Amino acid sequence: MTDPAFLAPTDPGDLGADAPPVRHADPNGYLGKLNPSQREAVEAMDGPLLVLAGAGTGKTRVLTTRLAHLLAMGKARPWNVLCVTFTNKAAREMKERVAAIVGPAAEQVWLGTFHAIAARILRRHAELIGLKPNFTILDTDDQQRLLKQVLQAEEIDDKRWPARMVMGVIQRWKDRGLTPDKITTAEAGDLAGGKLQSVYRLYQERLTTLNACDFGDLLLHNLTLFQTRADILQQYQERFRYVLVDEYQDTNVSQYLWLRLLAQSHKNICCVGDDDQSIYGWRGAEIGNILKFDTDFPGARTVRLEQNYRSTSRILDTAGGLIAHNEGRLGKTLWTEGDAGEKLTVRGVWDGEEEARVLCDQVEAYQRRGIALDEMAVLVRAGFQTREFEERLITLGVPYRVVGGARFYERMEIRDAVAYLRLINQPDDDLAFERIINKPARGIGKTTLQEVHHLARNAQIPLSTAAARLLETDELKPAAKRSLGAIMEAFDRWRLALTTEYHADVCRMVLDESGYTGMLQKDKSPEAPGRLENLKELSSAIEEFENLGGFLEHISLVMDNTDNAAGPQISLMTLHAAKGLEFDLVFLPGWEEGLFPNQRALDENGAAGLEEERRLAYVGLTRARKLVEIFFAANRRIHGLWQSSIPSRFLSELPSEHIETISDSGLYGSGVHGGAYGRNPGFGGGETMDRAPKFESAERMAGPIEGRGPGYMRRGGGAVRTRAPVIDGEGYTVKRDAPSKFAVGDRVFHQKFGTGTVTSKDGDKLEIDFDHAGTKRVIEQFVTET
DNA sequence: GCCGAGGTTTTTTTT
DNA sequence: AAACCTCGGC
Repeated sequence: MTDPAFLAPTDPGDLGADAPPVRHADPNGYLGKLNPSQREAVEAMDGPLLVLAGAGTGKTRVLTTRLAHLLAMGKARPWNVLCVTFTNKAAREMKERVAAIVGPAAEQVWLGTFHAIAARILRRHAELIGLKPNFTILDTDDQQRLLKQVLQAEEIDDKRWPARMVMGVIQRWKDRGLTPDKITTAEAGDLAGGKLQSVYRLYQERLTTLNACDFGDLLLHNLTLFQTRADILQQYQERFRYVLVDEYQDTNVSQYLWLRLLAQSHKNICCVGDDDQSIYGWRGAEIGNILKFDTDFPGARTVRLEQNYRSTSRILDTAGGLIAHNEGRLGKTLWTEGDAGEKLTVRGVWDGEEEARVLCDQVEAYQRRGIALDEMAVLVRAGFQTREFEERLITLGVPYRVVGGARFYERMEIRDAVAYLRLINQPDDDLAFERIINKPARGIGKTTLQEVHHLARNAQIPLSTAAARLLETDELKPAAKRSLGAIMEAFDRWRLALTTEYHADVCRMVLDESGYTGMLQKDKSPEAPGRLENLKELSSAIEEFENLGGFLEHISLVMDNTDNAAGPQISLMTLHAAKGLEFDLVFLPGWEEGLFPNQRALDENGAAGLEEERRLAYVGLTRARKLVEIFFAANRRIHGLWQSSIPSRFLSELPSEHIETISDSGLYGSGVHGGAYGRNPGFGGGETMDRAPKFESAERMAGPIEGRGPGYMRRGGGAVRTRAPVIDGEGYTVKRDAPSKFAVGDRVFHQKFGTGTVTSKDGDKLEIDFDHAGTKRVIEQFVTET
């Protein structure tokens, strides 16, 4: 898992100059299993190639076969191929499938997620961008905590600029390959009074101090590395004779730049993707990358995969009819040799509750017709929508699982345990230090921590170092000193143990000796046993890794959801989470204006936002093999408020010949298919609204798009802006200390001990005879002249 | 250090 | 409506 290509004895580790043996065979007959376009995509080995692979057209097969083919034809040695994906799942799947064709050689291909590969490269050259090779990769939570500190220090109003939001801004900058120095005034402009540029810079400085980076940095630092060290870039350019990219439509600018640099020498880059399935624009994906592939890579060839092996022709035609409403697409028409299949259904219901009831009735009905629960999925626009279905499914006793949601490594106890390990691995990791230094409670309170922080900040040293230095003085109260000393000693002991003992045992030792396990054992809350279970799972997960560093890398980059399904279950998930999956039967509830297309997407991104929503609908439809059931409700309670809703405009964009409109109650949707949905505010305007009060109806009808709830109203323009003190570039990192301000015999003042006289001195540690507190050893940052 | 009141927020999510 | 966060009081 950790860098097989670099460790492999067969890897020359050089420019990859040894000529691979040339072969011309098709030993496993894998080419014969391809259709003509697929085969074309596999056999066009040299030069830039864009494979436009529609949903269900055998994209992964092409990618893996192509990779295998390159090796089999002797075009490249395994370590000369770079193959990047977005998710670990995709990487794993590809690895398996390539291994099935070419055997163990697959292990030596540089195959992984963008982030994992970038991290691998970065670790080898970390010093060049100011990091140590054991740098920590921070998770979202730590990123935000760190940023919060910077924002606080910069005295930025956190009501107006919450860390979440600023993090988003910085991430988007990183997605675009922009380092702090590249943020123009125009760019940072009005954001928090133009202060975000310096916030960004300070955040980056803090990361470097912590010997850490965030996800975006992995790519960004790679870019900096390549741009400043042509020799290193060249090494990798020579190495990667062939570059393969999965889900190209999801790449952001910085990933694009990274790919372009790496592929520049050999120009053998093959990108596979589908512009119609680009649904991650909101997190920086740049659909333009795929749209302008042939200008970015001159001489590029494009192969379209349009034969679909998944869905009925009705489903394909419906999806195709919908997506045709988008402009600015490369254009593709999916077809199948298979049957037309059944019509898709669109069903209007009274409200969310009825939607859940009817949908789940359908689940049971289809179950009786012989469709397994495993083959059904409910795909929603937003996570909260699953709740009503969950409740109903529980009532009916239908087993279900919600895909997505909290990941294993995001759980509190896992993060705590990992923080211990991180601190052992990397003592400079202040965020880990803060997280666990007093967890479980061991008498290191706010005051003690403040002292540690104070010293760390003034002397610009990590918290661990600051703590160690404080312990050499009498600065702390005896009790605090004892506690802090004990845990610091424990860390030294654990670090030492790691050099001699088995790392998994050390992990158990740490959890045990730190009192963390004990804390959970004493905890009698209902979650505690589960948490202990998780910790056990963690300790055994470590066993699969060579060393602690490898494990930590896995945790931060690779760790997936562990779903241990027991028996067949229906899947509930968001449309985003459904990309890449397929089911016989797909339910698509909540097709209403405001919900889907999502109002916020429209507000924030206008026409582009609408197109992305439409692609999301397209993704949803194309998940289905045989059957699709779409729902919309006339009334829905959102955030506690009843709203009467209008059917999604997407409904009117579905070709009516493939749609059967069903209205159980007879009140809704009577024969209004094909254009009427999007324009019929009369929907749900029924008179007898005993269940759903109609207070918002008028407003909604007047302006379904503009008519937003009060929550969306802009706060008064006359912003209450707390006066932001002008802070110059240095920010909160107080200037480095003057060499030494004090000499023996000086009179000094100390916050806690009062006035006294310096009696001796060792570096910045003073021994002071206090007038009332006796003799103490104190660090000079804590005293002032009198 | 913990609990409760009160206020706020509420798309999508990988790494 | 509900979950989440923060702050203040014990």
